[in-house]
Amino acid sequence: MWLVSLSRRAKMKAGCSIVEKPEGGGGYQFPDWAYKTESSPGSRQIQLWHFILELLQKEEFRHVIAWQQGEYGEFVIKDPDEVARLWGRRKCKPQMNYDKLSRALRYYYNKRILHKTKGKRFTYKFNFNKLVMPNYPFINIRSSGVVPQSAPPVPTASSRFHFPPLDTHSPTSAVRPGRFSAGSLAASGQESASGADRKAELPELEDSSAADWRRGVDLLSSSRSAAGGGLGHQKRKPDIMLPLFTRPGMYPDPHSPFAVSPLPGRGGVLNVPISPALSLTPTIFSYSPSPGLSPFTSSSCFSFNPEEMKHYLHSQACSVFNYHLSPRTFPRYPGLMVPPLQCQVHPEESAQFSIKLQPPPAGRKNRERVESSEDSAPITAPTVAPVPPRIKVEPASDKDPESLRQLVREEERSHEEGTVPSSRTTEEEKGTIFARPAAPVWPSGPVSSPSEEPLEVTEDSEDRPGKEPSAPEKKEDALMPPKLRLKRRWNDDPEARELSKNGKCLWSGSGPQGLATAAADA
DNA sequence: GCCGGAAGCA
DNA sequence: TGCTTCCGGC
Repeated sequence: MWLVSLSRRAKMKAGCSIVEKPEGGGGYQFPDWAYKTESSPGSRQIQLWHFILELLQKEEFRHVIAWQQGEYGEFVIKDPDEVARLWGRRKCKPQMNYDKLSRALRYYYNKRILHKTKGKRFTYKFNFNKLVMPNYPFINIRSSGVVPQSAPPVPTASSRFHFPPLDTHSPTSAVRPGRFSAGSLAASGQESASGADRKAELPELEDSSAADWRRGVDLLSSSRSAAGGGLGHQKRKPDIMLPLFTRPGMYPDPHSPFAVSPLPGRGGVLNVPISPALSLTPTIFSYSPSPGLSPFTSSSCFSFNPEEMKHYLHSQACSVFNYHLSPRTFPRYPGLMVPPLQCQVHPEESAQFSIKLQPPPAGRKNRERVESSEDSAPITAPTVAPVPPRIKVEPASDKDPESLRQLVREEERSHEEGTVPSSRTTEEEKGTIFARPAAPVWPSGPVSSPSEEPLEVTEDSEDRPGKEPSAPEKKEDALMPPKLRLKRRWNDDPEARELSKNGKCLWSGSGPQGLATAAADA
């Protein structure tokens, strides 16, 4: 089978690998790319995060490293020395120790592959956004249900994966560089934690996935009448679809971010249980961000309709909300509204999978400022809809005038719909800006007021959106033509001016429902 | 324990 | 590029 042969290759490449990948059952908690050194273009050796996943995936190392209960993607290194030793053996570095290993792990902070769980010793957390999205842009999901807010936009148990052509003889070609490869994870890793990082943290999502989505949607809008067939301009067509992880119960660890769904999958072509949260509540959307591989351009697995897209967008919103991802991870599509879906988690689910919102990894300097407020107000996400998470706002690059237009467009849209206009926050520190978007609106069920919930304090209390904004002004704002509003803001808001001057992003959210709004003006 | 700069290596 | 090694600082 494909994954077996790949893992063999991976092992061969790993050189002095001592950690064998279980080849028959034994708790596959991760898709195979996680174990492939090939998925790290530019790096012929296994990467540490691969290795960590590898250990996490194995029962026999559970006493050494294991998923943290109740926290998706969070893991605890129970025996740091042992982990270091294993890593050292894998890398043929007998001098390896936890200090060095942890240094390597810390390099992942900037790359946003990992972040540290503060206050917990030896505890780290994978960044789904970085790990999953770039590795699954080729995913096409089709199932039914609701996207839980606690899940990143990853496939569910009832997902169908559509793979690009694989040259089984060429490991490198099996993985498309910069797409679902670790390289895309690391693509942003060159930048420092400060301004440059902001620039880089999104490209693989915004430029690759989301942009592809946009293109796909555009494509779709123009060719939908063609019934999804025969789009001539695809870059690449998914010639084959490979079944992966088709065995039920392959992801037995409920704390693995890729744990198996307790729900029966639909048994599509490819059942890929990845996110426990998602899989608990199957999704309805088709998901295939890559135009070359996507249903938009492929007749073989075309499956898309605006409704599904809405669901997808909403799920994105939920992910952004819960994973404090950059709002720009949320794709924007002209003319597509994200309806107030049930971004809601089953009570049990929310209890079981409470996601603690954490700020994106901040540089030391940032943290110094951040921590004091943050630590004092921990928060659990799924049940606290009204509390908007801190969202890192990307700097509006000069090369992206579209951002501003988008802002205007979305303001217009929200204006038209009478929703609270999106705005932005002005957390500014060496290029790091965090904005707090309005929380997604849960249409059903009572929503506790933000004041009832422990508010996660942001870096700057003064720009807490939704926190007692000047009501009259807001109303006035809403009635004002968006462009005028923009202008007014420009004139009135020195902070915003400053932001713009520094090239910071004024992100305006994406949907009228919640996630959309980055922050309300003070 | 954790952080991140710096230099070096493959 | 992705660490590894070292280290000063918190």
